[in-house]
Amino acid sequence: MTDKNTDKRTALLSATLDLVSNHGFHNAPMAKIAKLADVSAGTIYNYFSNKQDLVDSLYLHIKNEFTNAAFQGYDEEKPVKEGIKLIWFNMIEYKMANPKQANFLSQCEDSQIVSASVREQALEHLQPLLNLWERGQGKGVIRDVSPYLLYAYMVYPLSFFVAVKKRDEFHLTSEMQQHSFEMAWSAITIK
Amino acid sequence: MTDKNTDKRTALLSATLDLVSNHGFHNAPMAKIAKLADVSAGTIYNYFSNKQDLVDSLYLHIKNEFTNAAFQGYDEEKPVKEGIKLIWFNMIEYKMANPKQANFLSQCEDSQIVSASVREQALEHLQPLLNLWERGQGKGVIRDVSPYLLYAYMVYPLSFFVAVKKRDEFHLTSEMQQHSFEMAWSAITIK
Amino acid sequence: MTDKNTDKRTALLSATLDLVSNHGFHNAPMAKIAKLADVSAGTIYNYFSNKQDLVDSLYLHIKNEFTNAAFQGYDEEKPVKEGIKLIWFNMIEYKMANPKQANFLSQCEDSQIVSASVREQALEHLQPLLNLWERGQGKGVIRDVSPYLLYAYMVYPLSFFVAVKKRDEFHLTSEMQQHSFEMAWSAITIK
Amino acid sequence: MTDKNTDKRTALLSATLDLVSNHGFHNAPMAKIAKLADVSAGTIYNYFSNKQDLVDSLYLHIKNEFTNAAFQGYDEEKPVKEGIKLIWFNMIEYKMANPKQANFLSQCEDSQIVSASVREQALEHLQPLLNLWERGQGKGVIRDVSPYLLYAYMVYPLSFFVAVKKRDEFHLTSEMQQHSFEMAWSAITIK
DNA sequence: CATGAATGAGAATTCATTCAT
DNA sequence: CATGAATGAATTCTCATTCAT
Repeated sequence: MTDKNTDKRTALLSATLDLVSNHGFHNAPMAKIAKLADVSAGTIYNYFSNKQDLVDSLYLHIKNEFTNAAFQGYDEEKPVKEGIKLIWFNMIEYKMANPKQANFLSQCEDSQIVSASVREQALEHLQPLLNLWERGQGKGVIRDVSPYLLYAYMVYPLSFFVAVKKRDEFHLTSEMQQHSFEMAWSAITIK
Repeated sequence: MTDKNTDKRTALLSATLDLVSNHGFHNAPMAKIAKLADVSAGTIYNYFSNKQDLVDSLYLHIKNEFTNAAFQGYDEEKPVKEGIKLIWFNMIEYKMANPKQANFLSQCEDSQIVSASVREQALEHLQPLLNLWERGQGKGVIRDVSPYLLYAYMVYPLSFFVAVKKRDEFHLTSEMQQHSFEMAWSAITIK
Repeated sequence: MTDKNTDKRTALLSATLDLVSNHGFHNAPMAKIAKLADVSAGTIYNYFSNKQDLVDSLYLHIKNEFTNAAFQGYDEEKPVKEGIKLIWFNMIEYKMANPKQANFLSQCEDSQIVSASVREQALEHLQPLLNLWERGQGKGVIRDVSPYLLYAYMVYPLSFFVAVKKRDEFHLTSEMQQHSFEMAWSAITIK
Repeated sequence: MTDKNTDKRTALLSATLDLVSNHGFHNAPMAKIAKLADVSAGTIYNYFSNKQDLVDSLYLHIKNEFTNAAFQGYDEEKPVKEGIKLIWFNMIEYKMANPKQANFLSQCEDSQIVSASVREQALEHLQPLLNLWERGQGKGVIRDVSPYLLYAYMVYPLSFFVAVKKRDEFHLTSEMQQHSFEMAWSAITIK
């Protein structure tokens, strides 16, 4: 029974992800979500209190998944560069392997579709990276600038790759990933 | 008479910009746009054929404004670094001075609210920067990578500053702008 | 449950019929239809995909009802004159007993309010009459002319009676019906 | 100057006719009419007090044109059959030569697009035919039935030919016209 | 008279949400 | 819990008509 519940919840989140990332937040009406999840429209409200809650929940879910992936295999003992490299490649790998999720996250960053409060919550997940940067700054490796700047040059560009990839303009080969990491690393480190 | 026409058109574009950048594409119904522009709802359709056309027009208008600002004072004789620096600071200056416009552009990049065809049109405006990169690559200054990568590390991060600034989390001081440019420059150049 | 569904659908068709036949196709907005059917405006779209579909469905429904009435008691063994007489009186009886339906059909014949494809569909129902005419022609009773001509003089005039009756200018008594049939019969037969 | 006035009025009537007969009464907005007449939207209201007046005027104009054509060459001295034949062929000729007008009239007969009062006015034009029928009845040639019946079998069927012709289903050849007249004549006369 | 931008009521349609079954 | 018909407010867009120029 619990499984079934979980199944429906998951199916709804998944359907929402599909629709929003493929057709935009508008063009993702509850009726379509329900149909795609193979569930009745009314059932949604047994799992989510309203559409905002559904979207917020999806955002949190994916953000969590993403951060878990990002820190996969990472521990705080690792040398700074190795840690950064691991995290960076984890991130790009997740985004390439999960384009819908990546696209959804991008859409959420710049728009108002996710509640402000929820977006703030999600920031906390990033703490290990903040710590790592701080450690790197202590060691004189990472530039002594606001984490916002570090984020802007290490993490944020990844969204761009997803956006253009989605429009089939561009595909990031693994060689390009290497270059891209070098560029990120050059940006955030002291030469 | 021409003035009046231009006025209303401009007022409508401006109202759309206000609403979309402050409250998102949804929550920007035509009725609100009309009211904010101090115009009757039906009047919108004297200037734009439908909502998509209104949004597309706004996008093109702003993109054009942005690119004009970006290339202000630039000529192709300039040394590579000087040119890049000029363009980069032009861009950040425009975005800081015009947060609504900047925010609107960000929203458009990752979502489906602007027509694909219009977004493609807008790309052409970037040509001078592409040429400059190529020149820099020819001189062995700029990394020999896809312009997508160069864009991702030189231009794209600017959007992030706007996004967080909007949420009052962060303000990019002029010192930070200096650092930020150095980071961008490090990313795209051969050390 | 099925009853309720059918009820609402029927109520909507009936309301549409009322409004269109009494006030014309324009002056039959969806809101009025809904109100007359004692149903919410949005409910219409649970039963019909749009206004065109609603009108088309109504047309098919009535045309079907009309043709059923027309061929009531008819079988292909009947002598030609008897068959024609039966059908003709069935038709006039239906139209007199159902002036709204008759009027609606008239409105549809000459205007663009019903989809071309649907109007074509409806033609098939007339097949038995075409067969009967052919049989009559084979026997040298019915004029050897295009069925369009036969239709024009046997069936089409009935619409006129409905049109004028509706404006209270004229009522077709049963004696007149007799005369009218004789006129139709004279028109389509070889003297 | 008077010519110009007349020109614009005529152009507007003509544009209305075009649009209504080709695309139906709905799909004939004032703006389109104005554009097709090469006139400003506001100008319409210098010639007609509103849309209803425009349509009514068009109806009267065409009905008048039609009746003039119908009685072309007719005088009350003519023998009954000759008179009827002349009028009948005048009518069919007009309708075949002026399909838009014919179609417009058909649309008006069965719908509510023309004011009731105006439709009544138009009936008066038919007086000479009523007189002719009466004369024929006096002579024992024409059936002694209501003029409504005579109209239904002599005049009304012509509308049908126009309706089907418009849909390209059928074309009335001159041989068919002969047959059709014979059918009409058989219908309305005493054998 | 002519223009055509402006109006705003009203049209068709959508959609998040509710609730009886 | 699940259903899905029903709701009605909200949305986009149309259109007859007006009026300042």
